[in-house]
Amino acid sequence: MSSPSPDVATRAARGVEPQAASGVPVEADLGWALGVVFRQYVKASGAALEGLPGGPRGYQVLATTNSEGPKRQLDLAAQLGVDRTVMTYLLDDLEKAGLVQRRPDPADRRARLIAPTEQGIEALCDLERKLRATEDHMLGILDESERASFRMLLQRLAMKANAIDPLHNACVLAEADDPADT
Amino acid sequence: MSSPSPDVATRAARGVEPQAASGVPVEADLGWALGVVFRQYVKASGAALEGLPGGPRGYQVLATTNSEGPKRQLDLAAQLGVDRTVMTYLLDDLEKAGLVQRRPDPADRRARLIAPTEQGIEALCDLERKLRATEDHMLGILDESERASFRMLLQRLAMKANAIDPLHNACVLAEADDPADT
DNA sequence: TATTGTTATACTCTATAACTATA
DNA sequence: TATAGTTATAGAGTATAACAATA
Repeated sequence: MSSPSPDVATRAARGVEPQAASGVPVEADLGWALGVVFRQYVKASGAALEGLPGGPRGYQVLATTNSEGPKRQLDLAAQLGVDRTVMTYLLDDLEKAGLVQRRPDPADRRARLIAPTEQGIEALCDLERKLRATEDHMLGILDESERASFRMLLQRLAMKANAIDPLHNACVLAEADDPADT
Repeated sequence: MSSPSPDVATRAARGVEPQAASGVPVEADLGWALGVVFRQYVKASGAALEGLPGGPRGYQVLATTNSEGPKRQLDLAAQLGVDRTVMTYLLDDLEKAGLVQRRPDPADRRARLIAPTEQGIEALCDLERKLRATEDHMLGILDESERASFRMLLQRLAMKANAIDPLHNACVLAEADDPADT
């Protein structure tokens, strides 16, 4: 990467005029908060997803292919934010566990369509219940309307971020969140 | 990990009564949204933090020790959610760059107090400005009040998660699956 | 004996590159 | 030539274990 200006450490080492920091507490840093909450979720969901190949990723493959229909591996990888090579390993494990199947794409013999098996769908129901409990516990300090707000705002940010990517992800928009929750 | 019941894949492979999935779209999954947004932030902040040893972690060390005063490595590691061995390497790099200093703790000769140098404070000011711009860009699709709401809600969740126990909150949250959970 | 911090090692996750089979 | 998927390999990041100094 060509940097037009010296990097932070270099400039700092020169001892440029020191000035008082604004003293923003780390708690106000979006990156810190995102990291803390994200790590908490990964750890917490790890218990709910114990035994599922791929953990959170495995769940997302099941949930996506179940709700949106069979998908090609490349599309699935893009939507879930993983490399296509990682997707191969992930699907290998899920297939071995009998949770998904690779079917030939009638429209393109190079591609494989990924779909959950009957067992995969059955497992998904169980996982969704556990995950919802985990999520609710994590959001426990927020009241009902705050939870809904947080979910909605986060979801909007995520969908926007996902749409920015040079991918095909245009189908997801009419999202009903979860008014039927509880 | 002792699992009292067969894992997901094992149970699914047995072919237990298949039933219709609830069809929750992956966009409604908190884990998916958190992952997407977190990855986006890491990627975006990478540009703002270019040249800073440790990237986001390096910034958090500077921000924390600047706003909360000198801290011992172990406390810093716990607060930032990294292993103490990782903290050693991170501080090595930050110290070499002249951004922080290790001072002996007068109260405990085993411990070191981490404090930003003058250069570190100066660099922090610059970083805070850049990061704030990055954050605002990422939250771009939200209006002012929505941004404030999201920041507040996320911050409350993060502070709660961090308060439980920065190192062992996974164990606490693992019990969220119990029916006794609220 | 327990704890702080360091070091060396090993492991996990992810990305890069080369390969095949199709298009 | 370009693309979907696979495989092998390398790299970054992280955790585990052993160690020295101190409590």
